Amino acid sequence: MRLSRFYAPTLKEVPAEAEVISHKLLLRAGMIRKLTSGIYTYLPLGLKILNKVADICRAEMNRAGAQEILMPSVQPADLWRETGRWEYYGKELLRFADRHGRDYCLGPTHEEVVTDLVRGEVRSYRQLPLNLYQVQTKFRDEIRPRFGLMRGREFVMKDAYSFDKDEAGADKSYWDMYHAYDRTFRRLGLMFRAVEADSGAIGGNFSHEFMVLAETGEDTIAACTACAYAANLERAEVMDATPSSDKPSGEACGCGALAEVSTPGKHTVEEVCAFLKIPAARLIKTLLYDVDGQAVAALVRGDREMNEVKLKNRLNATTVTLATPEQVKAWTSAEVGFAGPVRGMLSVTRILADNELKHGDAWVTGANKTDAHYTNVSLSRDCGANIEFGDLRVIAATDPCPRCGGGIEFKRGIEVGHVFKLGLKYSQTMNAKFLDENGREQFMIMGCYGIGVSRIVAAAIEQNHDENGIIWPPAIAPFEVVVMSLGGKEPEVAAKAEELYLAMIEAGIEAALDDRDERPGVKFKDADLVGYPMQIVVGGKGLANGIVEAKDRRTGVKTELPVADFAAAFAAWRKDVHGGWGA
RNA sequence: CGGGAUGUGGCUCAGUCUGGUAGAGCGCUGCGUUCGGGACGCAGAGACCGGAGGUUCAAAUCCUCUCAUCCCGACCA
Repeated sequence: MRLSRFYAPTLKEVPAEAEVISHKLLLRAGMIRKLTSGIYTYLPLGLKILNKVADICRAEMNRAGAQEILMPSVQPADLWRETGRWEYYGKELLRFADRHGRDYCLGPTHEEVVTDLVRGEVRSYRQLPLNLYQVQTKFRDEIRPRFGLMRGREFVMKDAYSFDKDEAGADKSYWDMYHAYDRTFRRLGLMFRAVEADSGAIGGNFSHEFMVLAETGEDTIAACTACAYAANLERAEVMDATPSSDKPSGEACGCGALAEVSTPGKHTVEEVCAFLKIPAARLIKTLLYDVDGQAVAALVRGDREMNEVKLKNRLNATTVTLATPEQVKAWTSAEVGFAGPVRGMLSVTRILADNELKHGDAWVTGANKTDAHYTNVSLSRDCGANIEFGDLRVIAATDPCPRCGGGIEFKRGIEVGHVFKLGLKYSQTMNAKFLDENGREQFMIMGCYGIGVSRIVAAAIEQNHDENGIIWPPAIAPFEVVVMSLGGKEPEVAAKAEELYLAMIEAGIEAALDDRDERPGVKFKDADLVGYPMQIVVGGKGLANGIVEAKDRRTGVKTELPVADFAAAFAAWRKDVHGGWGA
């Protein structure tokens, strides 16, 4: 491609709308433009990158035996009513009616459509397993779209769906996809980690997320420093044994008599601890939740964080929301901040406590009375037997790895892939059945597997950039190399640049030729900004000495290549650059 | 949905408090000079100041309504 005719309007200044680096650079490098909130046009450069990511996904899907299809983005409401998601999915599902008043939605995902497709055709176990995928534009009416391509409303996703005749087959399909994803992200040239995840709203019982590691990631993952264990924060298990060193020193045993103390106006953990001069680890935080309409109390140590996903899973609930101040008053007869498990909790049906609370005594809790707390609380003595213990808290950096007991560290990541084992959730509600070997009807066992194609474009930038611009991994760079012609008035420079460019094209290398009538500085800045992994600089001085300059965008290292034997020298250098990416 | 902010040429922003001929830089067009890290000079083009009402002799500026965008939170892949 000759840049003189290429539509890639670069920007010197950052448009005010951009907050994160990938958004800024995508805009500045002329790769995307916003049409409206959360919805973007891909310009030629942006589209090339998007397509490269998609093609790598396709190659690995095909390799794993999945077959590409393309499903509609507009879906009829009836299908969604079958699975109950027309009601359940909420406002994120963009709904509209056609001229006849029939309801439709813009597909945020395609479980219903693909299940409908398969149930109509697949009748026999002989037709299974089956894995169908597509690369498609999805629409989710996000409450708050932000960060450019990172969290748009319209986005491109690769989604695959597997159908199996039995559990063993479904497990194989799952792990086949897991490994295909592993290969995909390796090929993309990104640093990533597969983590155990909660299966969330789509449902199911087993899942992994693939996270691109980047400081700016929205998600936190807990990773073991010794073994391969990694999980997202919602999921990460906490072992049921508090290390003794974690206990407040010298305070743990010898529980005196329950006592009420006045704590006027002290309703946060911080305030109470400061007022009573105790560490937060001595306090029990009592959180009240509305769980599917029932009042539930959940207890966690004062210095810990409640993990609502764990709570929800433990209770097998569909909705878990923190109680409103009005609810708190009704249930405890006290203002927010004074709830506790020791008597007086009206209308609370269940009390759950984090495992850690088994291991201590002499706690401080709210007294269910405004401006009062209890000290010397023993859960076993003062609350009776109705407390259910379980793993309810968010893992902390001081906790041991739940697999090997090693250390846990937190990393930031961007979720770019997710594999789910769905089980029978959709096949049952949508009646997707087949006849097994014995002539008996069985429900198909499903799995679904997503990769955020457009999000990967943003994630790759978050992970690979510097102050000058983007640094594309070669596998997804819009062009592998740019040949910069710094000719000025010297026609032989332009001619040589053109010659090298054409030779590269001939050799099947994706090259761009910067033949614009611009000053050298502009070309250098744009080349760094756009992020071509390799830059070839053809200038008058160099040519006089029989060399052109080659710059590795990632390392910034410049190498001189002889014009006389350019093809061979370039090939060797190129191999070197790729090698630096671990390719 | 709650909280905060912003809408002025393609982009970044000043001007709004205190009403009185719409500004700057970048970008764009032409000419000339320049040519290895976003050059310089000269001459230009380009804005019904987000929209609708209102107050006023007079509104980018004050008032009311409305729309859009961005940030924080809840939600989510």
